[in-house]
Parts: sequence; structure tokens; C-alpha cells
Amino acid sequence: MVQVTTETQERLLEAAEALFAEKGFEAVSLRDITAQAGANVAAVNYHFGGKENLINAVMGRHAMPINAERIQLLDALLSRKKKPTVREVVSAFLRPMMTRILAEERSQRLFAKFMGRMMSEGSCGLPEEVLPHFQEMARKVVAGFRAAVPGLSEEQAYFRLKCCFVVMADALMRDEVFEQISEGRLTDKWQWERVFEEVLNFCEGGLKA
Amino acid sequence: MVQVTTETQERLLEAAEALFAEKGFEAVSLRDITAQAGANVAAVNYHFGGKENLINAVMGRHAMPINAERIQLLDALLSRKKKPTVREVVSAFLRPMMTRILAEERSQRLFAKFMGRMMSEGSCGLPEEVLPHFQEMARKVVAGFRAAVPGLSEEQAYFRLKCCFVVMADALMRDEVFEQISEGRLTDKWQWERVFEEVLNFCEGGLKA
DNA sequence: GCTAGTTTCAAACAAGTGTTTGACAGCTCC
DNA sequence: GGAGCTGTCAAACACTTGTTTGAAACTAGC
Repeated sequence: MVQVTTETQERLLEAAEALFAEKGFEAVSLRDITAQAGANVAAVNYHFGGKENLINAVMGRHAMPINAERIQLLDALLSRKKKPTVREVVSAFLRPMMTRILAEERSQRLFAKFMGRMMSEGSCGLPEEVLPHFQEMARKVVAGFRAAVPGLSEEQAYFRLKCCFVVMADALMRDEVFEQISEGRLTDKWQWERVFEEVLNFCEGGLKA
Repeated sequence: MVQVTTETQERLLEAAEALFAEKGFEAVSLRDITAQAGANVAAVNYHFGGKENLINAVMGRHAMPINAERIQLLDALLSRKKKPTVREVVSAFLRPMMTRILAEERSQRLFAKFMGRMMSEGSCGLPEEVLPHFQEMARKVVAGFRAAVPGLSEEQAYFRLKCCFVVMADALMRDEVFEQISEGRLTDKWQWERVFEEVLNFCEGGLKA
């Protein structure tokens, strides 16, 4: 993991986050990024050692705190006397990411979209530094699911977590294709609170099935 | 829509379907396709007029019959006396695509993955020729949802249809990222019948929420 | 003030992309 | 036979990609 020190690195990360979120990883060139950051084309390779490392760096910037918060919430649910409900577990998974979207800071919203990209078109797998955190978090979500839903196998729990993942990821990106299909009836004009509510409802229902 | 006449066109479509399904649209070059099809690099541009048109052609090959079958099933559900159940409507949406995956023909399974790609990384929107069919199909699914779930708004219905879409699309592609996260506990070793069952369950539950 | 290290920059690099070209073959039909 | 298609092919085109280079500019530390 590259330690951010210079101001240029910061600007590169910010530009990369914005552009990747907007257009996807493959569609954005280093020249796009460095132009937006007001840096030279060589800057990315100098500071991060390549495009892929830059993606990983953007990833790591926010993923760790989000997963840390998730793990904290899940630990609280799993260790208390009362059995956790499905909604509580799903919410512990969804909320730390969704609330960051609700936060006023623009960069966080961008990261949400970035995350969505990572989930849907993440070709290269998760970077080594953050993978263990995702694994730990997933283990606890699965434990929560199985505590809340009797008879759920481990495989099923992971499968349904994946469903939650993808529904959330999809909701985080506005979707031109589906705006076409719905003939304009499903635009992204919904408030984020509303989106969170709907995602939570759908996932809760799906898990209880 | 390009009418398929020559044998070369057929081979190009088949190669494109396989490669796109495997690696995604951006990652596959025309040279990959033409090499696998045993054709010249210029063949794609000669027969289809460009890469994007080729994607659309692959799309159109199977999407229409699938949507036609969906619409037929939905019409049957909507016109009968008894109110349709959520599961019936969801199934009418999922089954026509999923059964084609269960069919023995290899090319169809590839198309399923191709469809998944289209949903997740479809940048360009649906081709003009197939969009109206998707719209009609979506309208009827939404009508079915609202008939089966009292109090569901049109917006909500479209949103949940989108959730079903994305859960299905995700299930159709094997997902390396989540295989990592689940530490190997969620591989694609499931039988397709099982996957269909699980997707159906999750979507049914989500809709009832 | 000078040196050593870090950071920037224009330019070039090698490889890959989608697309176009113009010649060549195969074929039919008058 | 030759004109008119359609289909194929190697080659080139114009362009973009990520990456590297080597010389400048800058910034301490002594």
C-alpha cells in the first residue's frame, strides 16, 4: 500500500476516484486522470507504480474504515444476549456504506459509485491488503444471517450475502439501461435515504425467503 | 439488424458470443474474435459494420425469443381469473432465461453469461431493435408485481424488477471476487437448477417485503 | 553556494485498438 | 468471355493505451 505523502498523490487519488466512479476503470485513461489532477502523465507511474496500483490505492482509502464499522456493528449484534434479526444484520452490512453516501462530502459519494464499479467490473480481484478485511466481515455477516434465519446453510448464507452485495452495488450506480427499459419511470431522482430503505427492504425479504 | 446469411457471419457471431461471455466486451478485440472464427480482421466490419453492431447482433439473436416467451407467460398470468402470486410472476420473468441455460446446448449457456455482461457492463444501452421488447416485457412484469403485491407503487415495482434483474445477472456469471471473499465457500459448482431455485427464492422474498 | 535527493515534465516508446483500403478470388448472369 | 457482384485477405491507417526515459526544476542539508 502506497503511503500518501505529497499533494500530487492526493490530487491523483481524488481525480482517479471521480473518473473511475463516473466511467469505469477501463474507460478512463491515465491521461484523463493526470489531466484532471493537473499532473504529468508520468506522475501515476512515479507515485503509484502503475494504473492497477492506483485503483487499489483508491480502493483501500475508504474500504477499510467501512468494513471496520461493519465488523463493529456485527460484533455488537452477535455478542448481545438477544438474537439478532435479519433486518439488523442486513442493516449492519448496508448502513456503513450507505451512510457515507448520505454524508455531505462529495468524495464519499464518488467512492460509493467506485465501489459499485469494483463489484461489477472488478476484473482483477480485490487487492491483497483489503481482502482479509472483506473476508472477516463476510464471515460475520454470514454468522449473523445464520443466527437470524434458522436452517440457512453456510453456502446459502454466502449466496444471499452476494445477492445483497450486488443489489446494493447496483443501486449505487445510476443505470441508463434500466432507465430505458422502465421508460423513464425509474430514474435516479430518488433520495439516497429512500434508496437505502428500498434496498434494505428487498434484501431483508430475500433473506427471509 | 443485420440478417445472417453467410457462414462466416454465423462463425463470427458464435465466436463473439463465446469470447464476450468469457472476458467482457472491452477485453475482447476484433482480432481475438476473427482469429477464433478463422476469419480476417476486416470481416467484422464488412459483415456487421463495426464492433458495436456485432455486440447488438449477438444480443438480438437470443433476446427476442426469451422476451417473447416471458411476455406469453405473463399474459397468461394476467388474463386468467385467479390473481397471480409473486412467485409465479418472478418465475415468469426468470424461467425463460434460466431454462435456456439448463438446455444442453453450449451456445445458450454462453448467451446467459453474455446477457449478464450486457446487464452489468452494458455501457451503450440496449440496441434499438430489442428495446421495445424489453419495455413491453417490463411493463407486464410490473403489472404482475402490482397485482400480486398490494400497495406496491409503480416506481417500487420497477425498482424491484431491477433488483431481480441484477441478482439473476450476477448469478449467471461466476464471480471471482466473491469466491475470494467467501474463502472458497461459494464457488460455481452449484447445479444450474439449484442456482435458479436460490435466485427465485431470494427475489420472491425481496418482492414480498 | 553547493550538493544530493526528490519531484516534475515533454517526449518518445512499444504494443494494441477499431477501421479502411485496394488488390484478388469466386461466382453468377447476360 | 467479360462485366458485375460478393466475399476474402494482407497490409496499412490513425489513434489510444500504459509505461519509460533523461533532462530539467525544485527543495532541503550542510
